[in-house]
Amino acid sequence: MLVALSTQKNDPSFSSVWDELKWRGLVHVSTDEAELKTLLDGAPITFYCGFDPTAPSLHLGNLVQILVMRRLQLAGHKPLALVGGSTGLIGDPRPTAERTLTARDTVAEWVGYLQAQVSRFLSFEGDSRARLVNNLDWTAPLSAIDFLRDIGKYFRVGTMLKKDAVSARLNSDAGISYTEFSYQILQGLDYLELYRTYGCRLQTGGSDQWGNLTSGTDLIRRAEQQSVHAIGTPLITNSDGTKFGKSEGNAIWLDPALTSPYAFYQFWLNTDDADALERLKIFTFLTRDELNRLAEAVATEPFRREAQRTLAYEVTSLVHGTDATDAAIAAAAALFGQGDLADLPEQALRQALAELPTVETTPDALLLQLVVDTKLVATISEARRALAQGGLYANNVKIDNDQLTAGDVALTGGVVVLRRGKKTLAGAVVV
RNA sequence: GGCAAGUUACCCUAGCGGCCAAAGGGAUCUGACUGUAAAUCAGACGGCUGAGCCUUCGGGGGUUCGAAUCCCUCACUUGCCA
Repeated sequence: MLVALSTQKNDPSFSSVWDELKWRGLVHVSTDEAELKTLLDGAPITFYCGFDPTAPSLHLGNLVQILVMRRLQLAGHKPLALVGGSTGLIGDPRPTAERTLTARDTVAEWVGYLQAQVSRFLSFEGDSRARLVNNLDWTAPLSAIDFLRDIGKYFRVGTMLKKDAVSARLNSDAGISYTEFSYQILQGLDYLELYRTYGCRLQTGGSDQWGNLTSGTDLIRRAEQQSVHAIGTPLITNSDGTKFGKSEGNAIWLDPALTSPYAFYQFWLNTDDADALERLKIFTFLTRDELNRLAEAVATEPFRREAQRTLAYEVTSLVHGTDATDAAIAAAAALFGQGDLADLPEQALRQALAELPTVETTPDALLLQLVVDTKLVATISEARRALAQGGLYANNVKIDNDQLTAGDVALTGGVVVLRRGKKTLAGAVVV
């Protein structure tokens, strides 16, 4: 079961959605705060947030934006979810290096995937129903001449050069192409278009997009003599300085085919104590009171990891539904449990295995090769190193011999649970 | 168009003819301690076999017994001058 949208609500102890967004730490920069608060506390407005199709799935960074949209929608405002069919063809400037252009038909395909994903988190019914929009609809018909005459005239190159995203690149030895330099104009154009068509008055996005957000507000001020708004959410970081939203160097995707619900749940469960409360504020709909109680729990009984468990349960349920979440929890309980794996009923073992990346194998297959086949490690050399360092386990028993085979250790049903380190698991089944 | 500097393994950065699979830092991985946490300490960190090979230092070509290191050329980046 997916979590019903109807069960979500903002914390009623806040009289203003603006105050709640501030409290949850979701506002890093914005246009005039007093005006914004007045706007959001008044009659419903139309607002938008864009997602560029740079991958076949959204990830956790996008989920932050989606939840901001949902909170605003719950406060009565009308979301426009823009998937960037045109901006995805250009690519916004990353601080480090030029992007490689993605093929047109690939972008078109990804647009479809992202639209489907975003749609699951917003309501498309009622007075504040969401709409999907695609900027390719208004940029594709635009000729280069029209673009330069009608839009380009509003943009000063000096201003464009001062945007952080651009200046960072100009100051690096990577430089920047005219293509990516132009990105901010396209995004500004989107805002203007949505202002004209839907009366859109607010754009939300990551604070790293601030230059692009203000590109739109500035354009509307010049072209329409109207003042509209923007909110930039903070970049989410881990307290130890590493990047948030990565596991073993890979992004955490919302698509269960790319990041399994089990892996997704584990990601949240492994949140640092120091970060748990902030994550709960941003990624769940729990109220201030509930969070205060969890903060107390972290302080007094950290070993119970109640905040992490709650966080993992809430976010996994939100993204993958409660059934998938329960299955992920059950699998973890079996695999991380105190008892001997051999004592587990075969049924429980099979279900747990279903949550892990699994390969089929033969009785004489070397365990050393199996950890490579299951992608637990990348190469045979790495497997040998891991074994030498005592970092490989089969069915929770340390592998101390590089000649052991699947047949030597298989449990009932031919199951072998492989583990690298403390918590990276995979399965193999002897057939 | 001219001149100059630069392109090293995931990232940053040393190396400036053999002792270089390549120093150092970061990231990452493993072990110990723990709570499937953090911090700390220790180890690993191109590939394949196992201690001997193979493929790397922007691309290509050349000099040399021998090149990441020298020369030529191409590509890209940055800065200065037209």
